[in-house]
Amino acid sequence: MQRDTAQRRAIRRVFSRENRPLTPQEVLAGAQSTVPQMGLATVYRALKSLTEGGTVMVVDVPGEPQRYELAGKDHHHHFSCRGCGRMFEMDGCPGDLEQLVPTGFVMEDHEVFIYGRCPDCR
Amino acid sequence: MQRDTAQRRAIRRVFSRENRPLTPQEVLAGAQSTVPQMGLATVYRALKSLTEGGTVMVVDVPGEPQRYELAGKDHHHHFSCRGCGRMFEMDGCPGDLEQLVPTGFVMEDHEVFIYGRCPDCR
DNA sequence: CCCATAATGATAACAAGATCTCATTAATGA
DNA sequence: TCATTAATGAGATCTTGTTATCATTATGGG
Repeated sequence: MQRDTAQRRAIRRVFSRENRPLTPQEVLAGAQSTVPQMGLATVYRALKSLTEGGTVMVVDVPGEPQRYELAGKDHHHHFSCRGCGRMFEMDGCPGDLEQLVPTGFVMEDHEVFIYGRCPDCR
Repeated sequence: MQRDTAQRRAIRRVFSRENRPLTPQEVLAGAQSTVPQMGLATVYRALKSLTEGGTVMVVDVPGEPQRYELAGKDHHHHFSCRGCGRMFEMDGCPGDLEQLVPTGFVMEDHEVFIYGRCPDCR
């Protein structure tokens, strides 16, 4: 059976506290404020089981390692801050993307990334 | 000085023939139809000098290696085919992305990726 | 046509991110 | 409380993409 360890509690806590897509390194750094000696392998193991269990989802980002965010949210997109490198969630959707799709192509999905400065880095 | 070799001619030719963002592997495969014994290192060297010379640009894609496309085009976005894995260019822009940006954030740039099926893979 | 040297091809070396190994620790059912 | 065994931490290992090495080839100015 799955055991409830201090490490996994700390990792789950980081996700609900931050509520944005996190890299494994960010998860580690956040969780180490509770369990200072935590190792990166523990983070990867937890991310794997959280992903398989449907608690978190993978977010693929252009030119960066994968991030992970809490699953079950409404459709949304992401904002990447060029100051601190953090990624944030943005509610909503531009809609009307069908106009971009050339004749003969079929759209199944889309992603939007906005780059700029977060409030802390302006 | 820079020499004009059969390999570099073939690589430049692949870009104008395909007119879409290519991975180094795709560039190699395309160029090998002209210069069959071409090596991957030659492709990377050519991509580096073409990028530095402003002829091609890097395209960062979510969850994939970098691609390269001809520079100097109008603002556009990309379509990724789930059938063949090729990436295509789409003219235009959804506009009105400012509405997505939460208060306090400053937008500097954006990227849109559409996923689906290309005409060949429908 | 020559020759200096830029470019090439094959492969080794690197880099970064992710996974595996294994001895040790600790959560949980009995 | 105890014993089983899942989970952990540290670091080795693997993977994928990219760059470096080096002997050989071949471009292009003189």
